[in-house]
Amino acid sequence: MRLLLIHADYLEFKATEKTKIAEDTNKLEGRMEECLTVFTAVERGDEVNPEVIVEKALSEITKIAKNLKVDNIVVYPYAHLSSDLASPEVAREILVEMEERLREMGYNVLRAPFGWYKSFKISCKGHPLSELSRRITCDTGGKEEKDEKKSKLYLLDVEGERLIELKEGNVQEVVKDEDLKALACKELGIKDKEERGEPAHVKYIREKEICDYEPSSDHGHFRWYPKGKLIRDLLADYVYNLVVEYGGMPVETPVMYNLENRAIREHADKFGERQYRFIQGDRELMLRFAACFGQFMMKRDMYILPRYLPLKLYELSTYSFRYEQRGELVGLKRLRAFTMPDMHTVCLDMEQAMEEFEHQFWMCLKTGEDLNIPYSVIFRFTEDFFQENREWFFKLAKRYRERYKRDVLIELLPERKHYWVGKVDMAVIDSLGRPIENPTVQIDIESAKRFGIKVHQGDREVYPVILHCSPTGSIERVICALLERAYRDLERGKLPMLPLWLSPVQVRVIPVSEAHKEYALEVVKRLRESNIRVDLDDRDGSVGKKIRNAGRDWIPYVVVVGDREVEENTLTVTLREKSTMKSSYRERMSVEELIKRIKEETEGHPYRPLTLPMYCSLQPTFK
RNA sequence: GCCUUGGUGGCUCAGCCUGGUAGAGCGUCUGCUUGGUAAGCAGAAGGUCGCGGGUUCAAAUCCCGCCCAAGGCUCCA
Repeated sequence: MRLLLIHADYLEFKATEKTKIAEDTNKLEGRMEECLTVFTAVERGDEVNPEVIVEKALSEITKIAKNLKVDNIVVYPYAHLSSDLASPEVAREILVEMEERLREMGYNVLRAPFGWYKSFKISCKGHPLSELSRRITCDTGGKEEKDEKKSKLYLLDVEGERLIELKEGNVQEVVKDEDLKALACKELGIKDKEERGEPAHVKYIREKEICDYEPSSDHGHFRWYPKGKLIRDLLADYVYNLVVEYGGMPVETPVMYNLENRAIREHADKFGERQYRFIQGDRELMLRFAACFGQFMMKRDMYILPRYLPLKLYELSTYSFRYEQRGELVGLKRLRAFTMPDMHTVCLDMEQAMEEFEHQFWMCLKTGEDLNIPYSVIFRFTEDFFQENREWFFKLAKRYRERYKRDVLIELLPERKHYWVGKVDMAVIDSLGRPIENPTVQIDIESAKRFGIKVHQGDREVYPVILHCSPTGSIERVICALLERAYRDLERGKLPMLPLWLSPVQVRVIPVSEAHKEYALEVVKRLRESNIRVDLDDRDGSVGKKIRNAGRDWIPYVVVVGDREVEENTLTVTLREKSTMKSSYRERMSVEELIKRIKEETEGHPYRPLTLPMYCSLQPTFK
């Protein structure tokens, strides 16, 4: 519900003409002096719980009325405040209810008729509180009763092929793995009493000039600086290469969809309030919250044969939009616009789907290794699916344990409430011990039918099973995880840094004095020609200060060149990886050796050139 | 969205309780210094104290509303 409240000297209206939805009434004109006029639009979302809406609206209105010291209230239906209206019946009921309740509370109430064209005059008082707007939603802060059956959480005892149910009482002793324990506590809703500060990455994204909030956009939309843009693009390249090698076919689909399409409307409605919707011309549109829509529509139009399967389409959804609640937005962890690698795989049947699920499970885990961000794993299955495929699952879990030496959690849902019957989520634990949910694979048994995706098997048409997979989770969350892990390193006495292949500047060359600049420039050129991101600190200042600055920028290799190096034609290289806060680790080596070293270390990872001027003196400050 | 905390030069923060000429460090600029592994020296510039209203002779400071961020709640299909 949206309210526009105006403290007026007077309001008067006169109904002029009926609309199709006009209510029967003889109160066709009215006037009230010294009143609070409440222009009201009842919205679609309000139908979920009209009682709560009325309650909350009345509490707002009376609070304001008390503040303004008015006893006269006009309830005025005003559809134009919203583009997402409730049905006329519900809207009228709510307005009548508001009128009656206000009257019971002792206010003088005038209600303008619903569904009529009306002329009106209003005289707004114009003081600071004379014009206010409010938005009311059904959200009661989680107090409403959910009569859904609760799911149960287990730790998988691989040896005994046994599930150990986890409860608030036993989780501390049963789960040995600290990261997994953090995930289990989150799942069980156990809160630790400790006061938590701001997550480390929120500070880092600005300090390292990666990205920042864009105040001129909506909340949770970011601007990306050259260093951050580079990291994003490299991560995008990384997933692209990974997925294409795996057999995914890259596509690109629109970011917005027309809600007149039945399948899209159904899929979108399931997502509830958390989406961007708007009206443009005569169409109701929505912004995608994942790449499902475009890929499903593409698949619907394909003539799919069994031999194409499993058929994988991949897209980097730049962007996915989710209208998260205001207070839920946190740095790069929760956004309203984010970039998600999204792959959908058409599988002939459940057997093929499970086989693919396994492959994609391993692929997701590999990204954790490549990025050096270890994942904690939780499977989620419906009870039925789990019982039918118990053996398969235990085999998979056993192999995971052999490889990663870690346990897994499993959640069993008494009945299917989403489009999937099984999924796996992988989370990185941040510097404060909170999970960042990243990669996922889901087995979808609902969407093929809804979107009309068919496989032509002989003379039969069958609805396939579809897997959803994001091999890394959103790019923003990957960056979040990398920064959070960097902070954890710092807490454990290591210097924080990004993996070499993702470091915006890989090498910084520092000449000791003006006289060594030429030699330094030569070194920079050699490195550049070898596709290494290198810059030259040609600013004024001591060597000590430049070293410090390079450290602040988390530069993995810092090269100092002075008389000694020029004479011997070598470099003195400080390796961040092996240095600590107290002592820096240095090695003498030739340019060739440095190049070889970096090439070996970045092998198999994407490369993009430096996104900043080569001279530090020319690099602008963004923050 | 709700509750809590915060918003002061580009950055980090003090001042606010108890109203009376807006401070420090870093960064920037200028000059000196030409250097060897985490801040060389000196000087200068730089602020609508988040925004709007109110109280007051006087507001960064007190009051109200709003905006923005973080923490918590809820949520993450």
